[in-house]
Amino acid sequence: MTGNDLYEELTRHLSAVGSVRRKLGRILPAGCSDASATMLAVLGRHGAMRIGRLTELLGVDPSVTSRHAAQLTMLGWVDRKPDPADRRSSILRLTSEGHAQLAELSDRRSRELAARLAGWSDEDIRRLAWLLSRLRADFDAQRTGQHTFADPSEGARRPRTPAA
Amino acid sequence: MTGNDLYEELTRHLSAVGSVRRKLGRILPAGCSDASATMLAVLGRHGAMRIGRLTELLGVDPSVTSRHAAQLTMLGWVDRKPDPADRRSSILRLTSEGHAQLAELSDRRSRELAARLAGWSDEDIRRLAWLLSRLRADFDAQRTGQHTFADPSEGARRPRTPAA
DNA sequence: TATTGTTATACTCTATAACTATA
DNA sequence: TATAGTTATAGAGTATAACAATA
Repeated sequence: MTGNDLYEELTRHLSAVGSVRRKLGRILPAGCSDASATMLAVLGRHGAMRIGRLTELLGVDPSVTSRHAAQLTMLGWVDRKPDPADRRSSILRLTSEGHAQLAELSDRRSRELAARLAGWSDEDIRRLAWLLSRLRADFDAQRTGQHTFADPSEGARRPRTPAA
Repeated sequence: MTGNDLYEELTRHLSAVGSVRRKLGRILPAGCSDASATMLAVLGRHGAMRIGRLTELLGVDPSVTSRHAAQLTMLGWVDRKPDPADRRSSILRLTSEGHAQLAELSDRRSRELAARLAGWSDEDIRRLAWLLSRLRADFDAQRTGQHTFADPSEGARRPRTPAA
């Protein structure tokens, strides 16, 4: 059962991330929930998109995305226009107010993180971000079955920059 | 504003950890909540302790620890005996049923993680666990004020093995 | 018939505030 | 008076299921 302790330790530290996230959440501007902040960040990073794409990127149920998107729209931070390619859907895009809110968020977070991570090198931060993105990518990948070994026809399929 | 993008990326990936944790939570045995699993793991790793210590380790409000500890006690997985040093408090300890439950949890998680992290080296896993523990430690540290620079009297106070 | 998204509902986790018992 | 822990309550975030509109 080699690696059991390794997994146990990783799981414990992953659980503890919640504490960090809650502390980061306390610096949010009034009226901006944690979920709103996350959604603004994704739209800011990846640009306009449909609910379905946002759902994938957030890793939640579509019903959750739908509710939060409605919230952001009501706040005037996100604009929806019909998707010409599929009338069941619409395109979400940050408004100028949304961009402003995101900028305010980023400023606050930068100040907080600069203080908290004073002892971290840029390389440390990049490494952590990279490992987390890889973790997320490996959990998003469909389990292809119960076989233990990878398909031999796929030599180096490990993504080098997952979800950049 | 150097490092802003670095921070933005880190924050986004930290948010995405929730998705990973929820997927790991789906393999829990019936009757064992995610919070229960976390508490069992901490008690298994650090041994018997009081509510206060558990509260620190979990990084939540004492009221939360109290409620979940009551739950685990009711399930028979944790035993409470009076703290001889302070009658306001009591000592929490895993019962044999608690140990068994924790073992079952660890087995399930090991299988899941072994499948998900097939492409990871032990070193990758250790590095991620280490960076997360350091992140947590730096967020737990009391902000000593608004000064930007560390107290010169403290040479190398960066913990080398935070919350091991 | 399948897919995209929405709504109603319920559940988990957490924080705040008020409280009890002991230090 | 201060501290350890408990309980009541409220709020945020998410999932499930049923549904509407369109592909």
